Amino acid sequence: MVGPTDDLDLIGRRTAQRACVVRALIDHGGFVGARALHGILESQGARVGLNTVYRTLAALVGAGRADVVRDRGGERLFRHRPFPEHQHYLLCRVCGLSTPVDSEAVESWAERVAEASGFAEVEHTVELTGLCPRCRSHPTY
Amino acid sequence: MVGPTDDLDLIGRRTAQRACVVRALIDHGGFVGARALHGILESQGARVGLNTVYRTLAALVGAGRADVVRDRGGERLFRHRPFPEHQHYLLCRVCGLSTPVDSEAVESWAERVAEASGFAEVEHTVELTGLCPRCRSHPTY
DNA sequence: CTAGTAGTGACAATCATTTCCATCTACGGT
DNA sequence: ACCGTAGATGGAAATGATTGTCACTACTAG
Repeated sequence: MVGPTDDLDLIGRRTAQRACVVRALIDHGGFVGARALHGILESQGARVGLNTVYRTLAALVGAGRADVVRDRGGERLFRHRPFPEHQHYLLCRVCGLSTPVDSEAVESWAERVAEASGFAEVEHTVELTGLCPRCRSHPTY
Repeated sequence: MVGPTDDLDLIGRRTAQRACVVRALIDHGGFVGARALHGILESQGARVGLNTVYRTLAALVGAGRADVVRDRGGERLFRHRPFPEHQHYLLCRVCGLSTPVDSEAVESWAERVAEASGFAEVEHTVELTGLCPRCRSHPTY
């Protein structure tokens, strides 16, 4: 299989700005807020409007190429998702380090609850937060 | 057992405004946004500031007498919690109907993940949303 | 009853996100 | 390669939830 389905192909036209945003998101590795990502792009000299950052991230989420979580303040944090599977993360509250977790158990639990409830189109959000080993031994506060 | 530990006792001084907010929250039964609750109070003729609604709800949450979830728009929705146990809900996206769900499985899963990860102070948020049977058969959109 | 502190509320401030809209550009057709 | 146009951009303004400010009020201990 060739390297075909580029993220950019999934979200509309190829533009320099979108390429920048996607690249920055991938490079960042973990979860980032839209504003923070915009800041990173600015510091790299990329001239991309905040608006475009928001739109691109929304498009990625819509295409299933990014995950979203809410931090405590209600801000949305985005993370690139190379594979199309539904995924959950354990996120460090201090440094933002995120590690995917095995979600089998919740998935099947959610399905079971959905069936038993009589509800339709049940979606679930699972967010785990904590202090990663590094931040744990190296308290910055 | 007497009706002892009143919600109001847990959050500071007893004031008419707080009593109104707590009463309205309990009467509402399901999840409500702060602004919506404020609207309900106004329509009842209760003169309570929006600010006070926010503060009272925050105090209830702090005392463990209310649960919070975020709706899709990021708004916080509150629900009175008569018992001190940690609880998860299945929430209707259309009418807001909420039903507590058996959360044993997620709880133990979350614990297991926490232990395996090396993270400390792991907290979890689980939100299930769907269409309740009523809204399902009675599409309003 | 009185003092003192916690609570209140109108208003302004904040903060993330969205909308507007005038301008620009990628790209399929020629 | 050139064009037309739908789609994309970005700056400014709007929105909407939530929080801060601060003068004023009213519980409650003493």
